[in-house]
Amino acid sequence: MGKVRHDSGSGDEFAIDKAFHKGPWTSAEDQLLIAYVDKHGDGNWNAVQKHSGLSRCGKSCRLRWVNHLRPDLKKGSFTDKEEQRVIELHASMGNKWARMATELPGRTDNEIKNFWNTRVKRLQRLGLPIYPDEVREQAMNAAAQNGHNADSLDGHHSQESLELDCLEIPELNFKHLQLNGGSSFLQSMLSSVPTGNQMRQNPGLFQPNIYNVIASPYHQPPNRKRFREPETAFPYTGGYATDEHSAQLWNSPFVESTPGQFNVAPDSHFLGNATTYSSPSEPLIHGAEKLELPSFQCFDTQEEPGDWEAQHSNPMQAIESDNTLVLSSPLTDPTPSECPSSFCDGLLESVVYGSSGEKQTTTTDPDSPLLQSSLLGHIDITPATANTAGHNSSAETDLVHFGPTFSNERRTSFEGGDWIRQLLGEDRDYTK
DNA sequence: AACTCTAGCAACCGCCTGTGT
DNA sequence: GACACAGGCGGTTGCTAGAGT
Repeated sequence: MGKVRHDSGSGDEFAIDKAFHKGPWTSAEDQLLIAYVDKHGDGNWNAVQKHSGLSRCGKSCRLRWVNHLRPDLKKGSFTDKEEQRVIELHASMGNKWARMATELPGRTDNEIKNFWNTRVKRLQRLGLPIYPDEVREQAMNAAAQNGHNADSLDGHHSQESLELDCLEIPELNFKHLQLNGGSSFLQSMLSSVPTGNQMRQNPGLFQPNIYNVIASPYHQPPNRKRFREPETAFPYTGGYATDEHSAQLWNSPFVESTPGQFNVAPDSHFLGNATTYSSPSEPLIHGAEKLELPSFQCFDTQEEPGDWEAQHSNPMQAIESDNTLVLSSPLTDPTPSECPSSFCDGLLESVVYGSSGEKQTTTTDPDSPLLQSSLLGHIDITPATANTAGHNSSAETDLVHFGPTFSNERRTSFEGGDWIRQLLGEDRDYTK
């Protein structure tokens, strides 16, 4: 408070003749704004200053109203259901906070964004696992049955035809894809993730040492160009590689170093879920009570922190990192009955389904990190960073990367279409 | 008790799109 | 079509409270 800047109040240009307050809002300012909106309605935010006497720029007023003063806002922590919904939505649409907010009544984009970022940070630190071994095994089996050769996904093909300038993004046509229960996939995914209590009670179950692929909203390439809604750019290639085709990626020799040793570094990126999700057999805790994660910062991961790199040396590592998928460890041992979803069955298609216009529980589009990772199979494996458990602060990010690397610039023609078709094992036209 | 670290949150910034002229 | 403006969006920053040492 008390900060003052010069702001024209229109757009993002700043003028020198008008000074607006910045910083936290006072209750008096809130009352002025509320009174203004009561009288004039929301919108025309730049007129607020004129009519209300507020020394705030229009954008600031709008933000304050939208994020805090709107009467329909929910206050308090996210409920379990909301958290789950956020994860679902993020899996399907990426960092489209505003869109996600439309799916979560009473929650603002800013709130969701903060929630997500905080959660991801926390999970990164914890290195929590997501997918059970069964999933990986099934994926590998499926890959073997399909006879797909990892060569098609490794260096030559993908690197040459897809990386290209590594600066552009394919436009894909998913109209033929069918969804196979993306939401239920997430449900099962979540069900496989331990609750905080589970982890407390059975830390050994959750040692981060497997092959689960986790989305990361971070590690976006620098200088990434932001695109708006119609863009089907790949904001990042994080996501869940979940179906049998994308799972082939997991089977890549580049990914699989020493089985069981793909430990997740404490700072690795993933969409972990040591949060509040319970298995379907466990009742969710509803209400605003927020289950806090236990502090696992001293978690015994059966691995000396400083040994991460040594244990994960991989000739294919240290290639590139603009997005991150993390291989992590088994959690629980879900039986098929506990995993009724399409978790291992046509998941990619289920992810993509939404783009066909038949909206499911989860809005899905080609932006989906889920889809992106499925298609691109871009896996980074990151060691701990400096501030975590004594890891070498100078350690570069190690990663395993297969498949194409894209930046955020849109590519008008995608030479990787064949690659994707091969990946999907079909002759569908995913390019445009 | 003092200090440090971290999570959570509010707010800002810059870029973008849509609309009107 | 060019321009200006209003508003929206996503990323980032900075502050604060609480936990940990």
